This record gives sequence, C-alpha cells and structure tokens, in this order.
Amino acid sequence: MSGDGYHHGNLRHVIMAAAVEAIAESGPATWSLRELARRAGVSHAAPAHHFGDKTGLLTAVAAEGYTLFADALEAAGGDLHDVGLAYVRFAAGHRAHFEVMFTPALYRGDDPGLSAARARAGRVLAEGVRDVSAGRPEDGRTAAIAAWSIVHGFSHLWLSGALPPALGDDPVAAAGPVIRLLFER
Amino acid sequence: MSGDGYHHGNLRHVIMAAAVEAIAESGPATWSLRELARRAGVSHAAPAHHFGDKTGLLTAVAAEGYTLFADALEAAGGDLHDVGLAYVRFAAGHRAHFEVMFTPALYRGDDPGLSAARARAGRVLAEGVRDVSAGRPEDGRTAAIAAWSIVHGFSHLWLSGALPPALGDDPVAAAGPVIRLLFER
DNA sequence: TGTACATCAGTGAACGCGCGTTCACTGATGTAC
DNA sequence: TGTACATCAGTGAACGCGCGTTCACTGATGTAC
Repeated sequence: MSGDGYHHGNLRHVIMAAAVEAIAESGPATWSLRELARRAGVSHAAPAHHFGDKTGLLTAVAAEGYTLFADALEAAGGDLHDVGLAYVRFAAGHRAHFEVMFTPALYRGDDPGLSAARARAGRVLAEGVRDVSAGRPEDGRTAAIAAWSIVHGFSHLWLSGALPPALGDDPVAAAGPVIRLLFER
Repeated sequence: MSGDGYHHGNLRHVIMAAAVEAIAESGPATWSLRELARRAGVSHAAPAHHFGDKTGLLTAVAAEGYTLFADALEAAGGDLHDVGLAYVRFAAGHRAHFEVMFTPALYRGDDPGLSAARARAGRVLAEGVRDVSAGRPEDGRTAAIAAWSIVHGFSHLWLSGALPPALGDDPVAAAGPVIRLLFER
C-alpha cells in the first residue's frame, strides 16, 4: 500500500483531515502546524512543505468546503426546501469546513479554486430561490436573502449550541418546520 | 485625572477595550495577552493580574456582550420587528462581542454574571416573539426559532461579508424588508 | 534488463523569538489609633 | 493632624517552552539511454 514511509502520496489529505478534526474540536486557531503534524503522524515540517503556512492550509480547507458544499446543494435538486435542508445538513456534518468558509479573515479569498467552488455554490443557492421569488413580484432579492438568512441562521445557532435542547439532536429534522414556515403557508 | 500611573482604576476596562478592538480586527484568537497589554499601554503581566488567562478575559467580554445585548433588545420595546432590527444593529455595532458570545468554546459558560445576562437577553427575545406566535396556533416554538434564525442568519452573513454589496452599507436598513417578509404578509 | 541521473516528497537537527508564568518589588490608597 | 501599618494594583526581570522557519539530508519514483 502507499500509506507508509516516503511518498505515500496523500500526506496533503492526511494533514487537511487532521486540520478539520482539530478545528471541529476547538476552533480554527487554537492549534499549531506542529500539533497538526503530530496528529497526522508526520514530521513537523511537512505541513509547511505542502501549504506554506496556516493561511495556506485554511485556504485549502475553505476550498474543499465550498466544493463539498456546492456538491451537496446540487445533489439536493432545485427545490428550495430541500436545498435548505441540505444547507443545514452540510453545516452540521462539516462544522469545521462551514466555520472556516464563513470566516474570510482566515483564508485567501482570491484563491482560484476556492473562488470557483464558492461561485458554484452561490449559483445553486440562487437557483433554489428562483422559483420562490418568481411567484412574488415584490422583491425577489429580499426573498432570496430571507431564505438564505433563515437556513444560515438556523445552522449557525445550531452549531453554537444556542438552540433549546428540546429540539432534539437531529438538526435537519428540526429545521424542516422552520424553513417551511418562511414560504409554504 | 485617574488615568495615569498606578491604580488608575479602570485598567480592567482598558484591557477589555483593547481585546474587543483586537477581536474586531482579526478574530478572537490571533492575539496574545502580551500583545493586548502592549495595545493598552500597560505592563505585560497586567492582563493576567485581572483576568487570570485568555479564557477569563473572553468570559468577561462575553458577559459584557450579553449585558449590552439584553439592554439593546429591551430598549427596542416588545415589537418583534423592532427587536429584530435591534438584534442586527447590535451584531453590526459590536461584532467582537457578538462573535465571542456565539462561540461558546472561547469562554466559561457557567460564569454567574454571564449566565444572568444571557438569560435576560433570552427573555426579551422570547417576549418579542410571543405576540407573533400568539396569532398562530400551529407551533409557537417553530415561529420563535424561525424569527431568531432569520435575524441571526442575516447578522452573521452580514458580518462575514457574504451578502451582496448591492445591499448597501447599512445592515439595519437592509434587514428591514427581510424581517418583514417572515411575518407581516 | 541494467545503469545513471534528475526530481521531489518528506525528515530531523538547529535557530531565534514571542509566549505565559512566576516572583520579588514599588507605589498609591485606606484604616487604626 | 500625624504616624504606622495593611492592602492591593501594577511593574519588570527572569524562566522554560513551543512555535515557525531554515537547511542539509534521505529515500522513493520517473526518465534517458
């Protein structure tokens, strides 16, 4: 197998996985590149070899996050309700990526791969909202931002532990009625 | 004046202000207690003297944040729309406090002062939502969470710079139509 | 199939630096008498 | 009003440590002939 010794080829992914794990545990800033190397079981200089510095690594995490995010939203189809649930599901299932993605100070927003993935995610979101705003002549943009706000707010409140425990432990199930309340009345 | 030399009495507030400034600039984790002391113009040991460690300092910031937050929501009166606008106004005007408040891993959530202020803010929010959910027998809790989600989501998206620039630079003005969309139709 | 060489991923020792923490201190304020 | 003492906020030198970075290196893979 190619997982041992020199050139196991996926060291880049191993380090990113260690970063994602560390971020999920304690946020995007409490660990060092050396600690990450320790987690990944590689030499302390390896992370810098691949990513330059912490910002480079977080840029890679954000880019990966936007790619996974766009994939997840696309797979949900064009229905607003399903896209909304996919949004919440992604946030809950990839909290480290989600947190980094929405903290732009952590990474280089002009990274080409990242920009492309983010634009793709934006397109899917806009598409999901289109049929909703189509039925309401007032202000399609307002409806789009309301939809985005409600799913994003629910996701962030869930991740921060601010929502009442009585909601249960399935964020997607809990989000359903909330999202429905906005447009399907 | 009492701002010079020993015992100027408000060193605690000076250090917290420096922390809030540093957090607003670059997040809650990129600075050290020593850097904060430098900003505040005091000896490097002073922050530890007052707050013990970084978690202690962030606990004080979170507690102050919840107090200011509860004050702001109370001052808005009981109307949901006005409370929602106050929520957005607070987030935009106190981004450092807001960020710390909703990142519970940063501070000690069992701090008595903090708990009290947070409970007070929660009460004002619940009150603002009450008249809304009163008119809808279906599920008052769902309506409450939808309202919280939409103002929180708008606030967080605004702070992260994710919203389209075309919205302008006044978050409160931009939030008005969005909040109105949820319940006043 | 075999040899020589280039390339590049990953290593590990060494460095200088900023950090949190400790600790004996200084200086201002408050209280007792 | 004056003296003595206790208290406590804030200082600054010193410490050991983990950090990012550098750099000469090792070892695996790929290519040329």
